[in-house]
Amino acid sequence: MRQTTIIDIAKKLDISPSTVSRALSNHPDISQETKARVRAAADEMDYRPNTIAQNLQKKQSQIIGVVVPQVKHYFFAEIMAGVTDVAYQAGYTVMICQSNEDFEREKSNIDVLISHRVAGLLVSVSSTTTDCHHFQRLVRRGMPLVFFDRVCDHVEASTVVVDDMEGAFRATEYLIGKGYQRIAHMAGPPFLSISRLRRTGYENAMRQCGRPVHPEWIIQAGLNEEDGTSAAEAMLSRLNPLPDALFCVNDPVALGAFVKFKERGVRVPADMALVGFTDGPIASMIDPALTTVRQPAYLLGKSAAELLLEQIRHRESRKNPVHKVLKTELIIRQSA
Amino acid sequence: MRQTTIIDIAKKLDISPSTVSRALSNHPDISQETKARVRAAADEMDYRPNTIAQNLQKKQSQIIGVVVPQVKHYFFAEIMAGVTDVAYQAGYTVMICQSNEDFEREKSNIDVLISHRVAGLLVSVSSTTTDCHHFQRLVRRGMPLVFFDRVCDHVEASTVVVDDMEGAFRATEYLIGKGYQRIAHMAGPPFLSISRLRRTGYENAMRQCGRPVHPEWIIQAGLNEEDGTSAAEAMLSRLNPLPDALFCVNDPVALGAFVKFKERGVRVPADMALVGFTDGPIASMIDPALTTVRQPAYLLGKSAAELLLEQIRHRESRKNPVHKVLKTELIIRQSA
DNA sequence: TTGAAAGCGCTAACAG
DNA sequence: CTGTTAGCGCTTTCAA
Repeated sequence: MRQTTIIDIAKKLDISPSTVSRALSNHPDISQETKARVRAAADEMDYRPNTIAQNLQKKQSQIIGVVVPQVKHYFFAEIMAGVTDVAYQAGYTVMICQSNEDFEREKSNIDVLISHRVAGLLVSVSSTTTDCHHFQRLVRRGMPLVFFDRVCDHVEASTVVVDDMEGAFRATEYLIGKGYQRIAHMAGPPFLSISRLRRTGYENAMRQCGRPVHPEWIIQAGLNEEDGTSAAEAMLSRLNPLPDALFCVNDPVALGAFVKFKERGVRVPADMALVGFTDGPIASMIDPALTTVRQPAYLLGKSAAELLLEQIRHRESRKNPVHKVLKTELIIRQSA
Repeated sequence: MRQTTIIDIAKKLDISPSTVSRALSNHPDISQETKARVRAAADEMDYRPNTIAQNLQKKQSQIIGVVVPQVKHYFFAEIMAGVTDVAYQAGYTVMICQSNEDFEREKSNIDVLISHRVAGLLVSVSSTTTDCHHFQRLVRRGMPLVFFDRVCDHVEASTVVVDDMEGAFRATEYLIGKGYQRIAHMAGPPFLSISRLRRTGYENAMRQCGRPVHPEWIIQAGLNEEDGTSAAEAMLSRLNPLPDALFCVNDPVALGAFVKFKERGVRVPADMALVGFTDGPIASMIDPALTTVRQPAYLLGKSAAELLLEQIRHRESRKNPVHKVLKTELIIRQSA
C-alpha cells in the first residue's frame, strides 16, 4: 500500500519537507498560514506519519514488548487489558508474543522484540525457564524491563507481583481455623516463583499453627485444569485417609480437581474443602462457588505498564528496581 | 539501550558494511571464510538486526495489526492465541490494540497501526461501529485486511466467521424439538453482524416450525454478563406468562441470566431451559451445565491469520475476498 | 568476492 | 519564518 509521505505534501505545496515536518509537529517557528495549508493538504492526501522512519531517526520506538506464557488464560488476558489501556493512554502500542510455556520460544520472542527496538519489555516467564542469563544481559545493557507475576530471581529488574505467600498463608490459615484436619496442597511447576511462594505460604501457615507438613499432602500438579484433574485422580487413589481440605496453586487446578471430585462422588465441601487462587470468572459460577484468593489482574497489568513507562522515560529509574507487591483478598464462598 | 549495528561489525573486521549485510543474510557471493568471521563477530557483539531500519528500507514491516473489542474476553483471547501462533510460525509479530467497544478508539487504533506500516490488519469491529468508510478506504488503497467474527458489510475484504445463523437455527430448532412452547431470545447489540445473524437464525427456526415470533420474546441485551442479568431481570418482571426456554446471543449473557434465575428461584431447566453461544470454559462448569453452540475460537484466529498472510504475500488475492465460514456445533448439556 | 553510494521517510542542527 | 544538509541502520544496484 503506497502511503503519502511528507515529501509528497512538500511537492504539492512547493515548500520543503522540513517545513512540512515542522508544521505537522506544530513547531512554533512555522507561520499559522503554512501550518493550515500543510494540515489541509495532509488531510486531503490522507497522510499518516511513517512511525518506522520516525523511530529509526529517534533510535527508539514507542512500542512496548510483552511476553506471556499463554494469552488465552484469563489471568493473562486480563493483565493484557490493563497493559493495553495504559499503553494506549501514553501513546504506546503493544507488541505481544506468547511463549507457550516454552523456554526457547521465550528467548526467540525476546529477540524479535529487541530487533523491533521496543522501548521496553514486560515479561512473565514460562514455567520451563530456569536460566535467566539473557535477562541479566538485557538489564545490564540498559533495556527497561519489568517482570510481572512470574519473576526471575537474581535479575536486577523491577517486578510487580501479588503477595503470593501471604495469600497462600491466609487461605491455609482460614482452612485451619475452620477446623479442617488434613489440609493438602496442589503445587505448581517447581521452578516458578509463584509455585514456590504459594507452597511456602501453605507450609508456613501449617507450621505456625502447629500442624505437621506431610510431604505426601503436597501434590505436584501443573497450572492447568487437566493438571488438577490428574493430580486429583492420583490423590484419590494414593492417599488414605484422604485429606479433608485442598488448597490449590490456582483456580484452573482447583477446577480440574473439582470436576474429578464430582465425578467420583467426593462432596465439596462436606468431604473435601476446596480453595483456589486467582478468582477467575468461573470461581463464582460453579456450585458450590469456589473460595479463592483474588488477584487484581487488571491492576497488575496496569502497574507493570506504568512502572515500565517510568523506566523508559527516566534513565535513572532503571538503576533502582522497584518491587511492587499487590494485595490479594481471600474471597470466601461455599467450597470451603 | 545502545545496540550493535552492522557498521560496528564492519569496523571491527575492517570490511564494508555491505559485506557484513550480505554475509549475515547468507548471500552466495560472500566467501565462507568472511561469513564465518562476520557471524562470529556478530555473535560476540550480541548483534540484533534493526528491524526498523530493515522495514524502512523494504517499505513494509513484518507486523500484523490486530484490533479487538476486548482482549480479556475468553473468545477473543483464544482467537489471539491462534493468531499469535500462526504469526510466529510465519516470522511475523503481532501488534494488538483493543477498541474497548468504542468506535473512536477503534479508528485511532487503526491509525496507529497504519502509521507503524503493518503488513496487514485483522479486525473485529466494535459494537458501536456503524460507519465503515474508513475500512473501505483502506481496502481501496490496497491494505490487506481480514475481518473476523464481527464483520463490516459493504467492505470488499475477506472475512472469517462462524455460521452464526445456522448455529442459532439449530439451537432454536433443538429447543422446539424438545417441546418447549414459549422460546425467547436475548439479542445482542443491533448493529453487530453476529447479533443480527443469530437473531435471524432464531426467527427462521421459529417460523419454519410454525411458531409465531412474538416481538416481546426478543429481549434486547448486550454481550456481557451484566447485560444478561439485567435483561433477565426485565424479562422476569415484564413477561407473563414467562417463556419456558431462552436462547441467548452468547455465553456471558446466558450466564448472567443464569445467575438471576438462580437468585429468583427460577429453576434451570425445569422452569426455564437455557442455551448459550460460544462454549467458553464456564459453560461446562456450571450446574446444570450449559447447553451451547460451540465456536472454534482458536481455529477462527488461525484461519484469519492465514488468510491475511495469503493476502500479504500475494497481491492478486487482495482483489478476490474470501469468505470463510466455520462450522459450529451444538453442545447438549443439562441446561436444555 | 568485495566496496561505494544511494535511498527508504523523517527530524534536527545549521544557515539564511 | 523557511530551506539545506546530514544521518538514523540497512539493503541493493553498480563498479571494481
